[in-house]
Amino acid sequence: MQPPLPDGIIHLPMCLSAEEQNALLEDIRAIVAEAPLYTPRMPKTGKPMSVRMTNCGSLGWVTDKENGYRYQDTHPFTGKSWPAIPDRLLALWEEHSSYPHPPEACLINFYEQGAKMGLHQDKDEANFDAPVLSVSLGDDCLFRIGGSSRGGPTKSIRLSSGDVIILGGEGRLNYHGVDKIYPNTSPLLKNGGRINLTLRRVTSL
DNA sequence: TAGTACCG
DNA sequence: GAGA
Repeated sequence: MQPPLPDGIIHLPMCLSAEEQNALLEDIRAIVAEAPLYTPRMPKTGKPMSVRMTNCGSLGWVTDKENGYRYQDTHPFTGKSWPAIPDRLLALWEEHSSYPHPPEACLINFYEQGAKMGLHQDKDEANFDAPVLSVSLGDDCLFRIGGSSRGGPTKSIRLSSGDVIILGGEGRLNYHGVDKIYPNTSPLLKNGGRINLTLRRVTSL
C-alpha cells in the first residue's frame, strides 16, 4: 500500500535546514560547472527570458525560437548529456512526491534581481499523474498561483530559501509564476538572486 | 502568454 | 505594485 499522492498546492515552509540548503547548493554548483546556465528564448519570437536555466536528469526542459518548449536529453549549447540528479534531490522526491518512480527532469532556474517568470502551466510533460516538486534557494520571491485555466483569480505567497512547493492532483496544472525577487533577503547565495529547482516526471510510468 | 505593456 |  502506497501513501496517497499529494493533491492541490502544498507549501512546505522551511522544508530544508540551512545545512541541507548549503549541501544542495554545492550539488548545484557542480552541475552548473558541467552544464552551464544559458538564456532561454521564447518560441517564434525569440525573446529572451529573464531567468537563466540549465537542467539535470535524463531529460531537461528547454525552449528556443525555432523549436519551442520541449524536453531533450542534451544541453542545447554543449550538446552533452545532462548531469545526474543529485541523490539528496532524489531523496526529497521520494519523501514528498509519493510517486513510485523517480523524477526524470530537474529544471534549474536562476533568477537574478529583477528576473520574473510569467504565469504558466507545466504541461510539456506526457505524465500529469506525477506531482511537480519545486525547491527554493536564496532570495525570497513573490510566487503567484492561479487555477487550471487562464484569466481566473490568483493568489500570491512569499517563498523563502528552503521552502518546497508541490503541485499535485487537482493542482498539477495550475498556473503559476514569479512576480518579484526580494533582493538581499537570504545569506545563502553570496552574490544574491534565487535558484529554483523543479523536479518532474516527464514520461508515463 | 515560461513575456510585456499598461492600468489604477 | 498587483492582478487580469
